[in-house]
Amino acid sequence: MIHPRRKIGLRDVAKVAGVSTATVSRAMNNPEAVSEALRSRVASVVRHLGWVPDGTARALATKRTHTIGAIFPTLTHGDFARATQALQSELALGGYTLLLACSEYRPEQELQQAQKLLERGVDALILVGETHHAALPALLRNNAVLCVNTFVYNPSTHGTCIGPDNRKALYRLTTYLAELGHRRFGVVAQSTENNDRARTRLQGIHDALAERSLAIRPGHFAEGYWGIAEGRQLFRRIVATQPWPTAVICGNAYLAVGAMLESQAMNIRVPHEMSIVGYDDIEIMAELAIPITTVRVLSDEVGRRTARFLIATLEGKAERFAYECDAEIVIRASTGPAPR
Amino acid sequence: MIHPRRKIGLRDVAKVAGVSTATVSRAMNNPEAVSEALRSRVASVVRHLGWVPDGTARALATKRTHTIGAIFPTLTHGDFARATQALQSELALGGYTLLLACSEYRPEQELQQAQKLLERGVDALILVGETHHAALPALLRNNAVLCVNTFVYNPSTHGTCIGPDNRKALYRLTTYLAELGHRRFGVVAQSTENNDRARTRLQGIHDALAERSLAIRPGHFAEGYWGIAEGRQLFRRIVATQPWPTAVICGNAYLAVGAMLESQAMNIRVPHEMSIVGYDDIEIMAELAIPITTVRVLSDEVGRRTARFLIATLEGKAERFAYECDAEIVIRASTGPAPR
DNA sequence: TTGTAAGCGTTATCAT
DNA sequence: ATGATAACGCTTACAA
Repeated sequence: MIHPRRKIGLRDVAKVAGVSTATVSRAMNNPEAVSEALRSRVASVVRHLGWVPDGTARALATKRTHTIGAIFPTLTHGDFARATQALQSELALGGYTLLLACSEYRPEQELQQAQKLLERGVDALILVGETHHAALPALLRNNAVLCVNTFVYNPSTHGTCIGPDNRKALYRLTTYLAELGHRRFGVVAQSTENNDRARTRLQGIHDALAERSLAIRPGHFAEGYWGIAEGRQLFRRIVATQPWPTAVICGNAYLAVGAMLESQAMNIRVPHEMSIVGYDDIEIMAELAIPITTVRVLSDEVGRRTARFLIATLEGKAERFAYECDAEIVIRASTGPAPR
Repeated sequence: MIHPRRKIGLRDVAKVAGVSTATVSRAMNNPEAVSEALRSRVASVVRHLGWVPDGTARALATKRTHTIGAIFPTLTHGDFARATQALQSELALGGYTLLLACSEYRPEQELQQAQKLLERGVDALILVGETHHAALPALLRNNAVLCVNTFVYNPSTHGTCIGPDNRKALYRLTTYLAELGHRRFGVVAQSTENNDRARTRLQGIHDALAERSLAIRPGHFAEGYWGIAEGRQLFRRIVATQPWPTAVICGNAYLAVGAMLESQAMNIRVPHEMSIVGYDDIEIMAELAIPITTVRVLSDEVGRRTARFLIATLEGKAERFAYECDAEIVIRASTGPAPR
């Protein structure tokens, strides 16, 4: 392979192979429309010249970038990281690449990023949650772009959604605790600010409690964001109110780990004196001295399904438009019957 | 804004504004080259028509996609997730977007992904480590693409690198332990398979020990990949050999957490009977009952610096080509003087 | 300062 | 089955 003076292109291949550019293009994208003889001749020239088709030109001509944009609130939380990884692997399998953006839980930023991604010509857009900036729906409609809301399941909405049923998950988890005899519940919640998933999960808790005419006492509710240290602190605030709740529900995995570590530090006997549960399963929850009961969300599955759905749709195979992903309760040693 | 029948383009804007397409283009990309009057007229028409320039066409014309590709071994490990997040935020600030790929620690896959990204026309490529598939250097050279090796610092190499000095970091950590009187070292290493960072860190340990004529006994070395459960298991294997090492160095944060939890489960008194250290700092290490001494790598900084370097270079501002990122030893309760 | 028009490297529509 | 050739939507010499 001689060092080319000018970057070689389709025309060079065509010239060397003694065919038209159209034939080369067809030989690559629609082989069965080209005679065996030419097909192999072209192939060999392509290999010999080391030609690599220019994606931008192709994109301009086909109006397809084979690129898919995703906007996550953050990438450092385990669930989104896992989803991102699965997403990109699965997309790569279908010949698509992932354009990544981060909204930092801010709707305006999400909107702006979406605009950027659309300018880049993404074939589809992946969002998290179902409530977005007021201007987003119009933007999506005008650009006629395929879009899916992930990490939520709500078939009654208009758009496509792929994720767990957040309400149901926490409704069940709470019910499980109630059936263990718990009546006083504490909640270390994840902030519901710009987070409809957290809001929906909270709703699940309230629904389950309401069915039993129960409610969370004011002192037993604390709201934070994320992180073990924050979990510890919020947990301590909750157990400052007497009488203690006998079951504490945490809004995410890290808050739960924090609550657990703090309960240990305070010598609270879990689960005999108090049960603790979390949401989302990360490895440390299973490995702590007292493993934590939680809801296992298959984030990889969310990512994989989203990728498959998008590819299938883009390739013209019509599909469903709402997928519920599993959200199984994993019972570990941190939960038990209510004391006394 | 009336619903457009056909997607509006530059020519539509030009027509409505009563100017040439060139003027519209200039008004957008090089405002100071256009008279105030036309500039504002164009701007208003653009806004009125809601025109969004087509990125693919622009890319084809300028040979610039304003897109940067990154290939990480994985995205679920904390360090890469943090770096990715910082990377994309910082790139977004400069008007670039991140194309993400994942090599799964496989050189062939890295090569293939690189090829894909180059086809997509990325303006630059971000890799992890400095040893890649044999065919990669040629590929990069042929495409004359800007490239940086991250998470390594080795100014003697040819390419640009941005990251911590892995060897030095573990050399120091080991020295710190040796100065506490430790002589028998155990290592729960991260596999060095396709991972030059891990290899270099191991080298740092060996160098520090060699200076003191020390070596790791065969039974005191175990190699694994990642994960708390694996850390537990490898730790147990190491303490199966008598006499125990008095200090155990773990190859990453999760292996260290696993080792620590297992030592607790085995009722080994840390640090009195044994010191345990890790590499990379994640929140849980600071929050466990016995917080773990480790090396804090500022992955965010790696990401941010990489982004800044690339943007600066692409904008024509020449810069340095090797940046060392901090790798500070964070001393916590898991380390202390060697027993007896 | 502004306009004209020639690319940019493919794909896709027509003929042949 | 193949080949000419016109898009694709923008940028950018070069002219005016």
